Amino acid sequence: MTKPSWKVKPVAEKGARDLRQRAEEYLEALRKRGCRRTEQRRLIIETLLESEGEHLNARELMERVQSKDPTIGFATVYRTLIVLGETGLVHSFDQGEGFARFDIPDQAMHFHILCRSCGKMEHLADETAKEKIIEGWVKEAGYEMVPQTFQVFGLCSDCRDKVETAPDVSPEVTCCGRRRRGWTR
Amino acid sequence: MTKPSWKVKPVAEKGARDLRQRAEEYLEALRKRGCRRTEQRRLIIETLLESEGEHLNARELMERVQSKDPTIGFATVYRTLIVLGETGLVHSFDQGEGFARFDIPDQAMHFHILCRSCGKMEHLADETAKEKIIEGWVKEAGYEMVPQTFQVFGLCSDCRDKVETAPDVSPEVTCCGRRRRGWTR
DNA sequence: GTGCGTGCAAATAGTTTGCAGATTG
DNA sequence: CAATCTGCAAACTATTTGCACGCAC
Repeated sequence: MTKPSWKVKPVAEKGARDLRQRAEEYLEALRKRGCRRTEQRRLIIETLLESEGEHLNARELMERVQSKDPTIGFATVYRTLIVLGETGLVHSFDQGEGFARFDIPDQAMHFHILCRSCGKMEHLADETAKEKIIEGWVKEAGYEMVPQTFQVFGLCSDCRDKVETAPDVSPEVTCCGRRRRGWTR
Repeated sequence: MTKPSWKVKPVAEKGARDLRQRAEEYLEALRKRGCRRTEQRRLIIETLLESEGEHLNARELMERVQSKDPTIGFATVYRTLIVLGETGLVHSFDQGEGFARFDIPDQAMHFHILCRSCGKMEHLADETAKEKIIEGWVKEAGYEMVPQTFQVFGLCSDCRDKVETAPDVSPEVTCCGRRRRGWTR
């Protein structure tokens, strides 16, 4: 909500070294799981870190990675996402689009609310407080919390109004101009 | 948790009329959205009602539907699920399997906790109380609550132990014998 | 009768996999 | 040197769509 526009790319020059540094930490975590340290993985991790909060999908991620090294292919990106996911370094989720988006959580988990009608997505307020509550539920069930992005569906105010006045909107019509696949997962 | 075994099919004879009755209500809701009342849709809705709580996927649903009318095809099942979803009568979600499962929520919202390592799924306790909390968050964000299944990921006690003793489990090995796609959504 | 709904089969799209060669430890 | 990774292309699978016909309204 405080984000001025989507697709901001805050590649602060001063952050470039940090980036390399942080990528190293991720590579180190992978190495502990028996993975090798490759240039491709480093590039993919750096790109994920650069685009933190943008929730890229596999194709978008690959395009950015390819802008740095055009030889990197789909398979490598997917395979890297899989090991990162298994190590808990990347979380993936489906915003009801029918494909996965990826998040490299810095420290806090994210809380998304999505409009079931138009697909618009926002973050809930006080994500940390809410995370604590959810963590309680997880422990209560005897599970250990893992990094993730929570998603809740609702009807945004725009769509609610439209439903009230016209309950039989054509399935193609969305209130916010975004497309939607057959159903919202 | 009180469910004795999965794949129970409580088609109580006394419930048969209820079923027809309830299916009618769903058809009526669809009609209000401008959809026509067809025999196929009635069959699909009845089958969904019968399998409440089983979280069938599209193929499983289709197989049950086809056991009543073998001429019904995939496309019809999918298309019916889409209109039901748009009308809020069916909720779909991905348990990290890479495909959708469907739920016809009676009244209460469901809360699933899934083990990120083995894919095991359980319901959280006190779903009604938790629903209230989530509903508060949804309203706080200016959205209207819609029926849904809320999913949280964690590590079950079995998998946690295994991770502690062997952090580098082969990706193929799972603690509960269930397969898992590349990553957990 | 008009137009939505259906069944079929073919098309899409996201993701996974087999393989031969390159790279890492 | 052996094992893991990579890039490519082909395979897979879930889901969607075009089309001709049938049925609901």
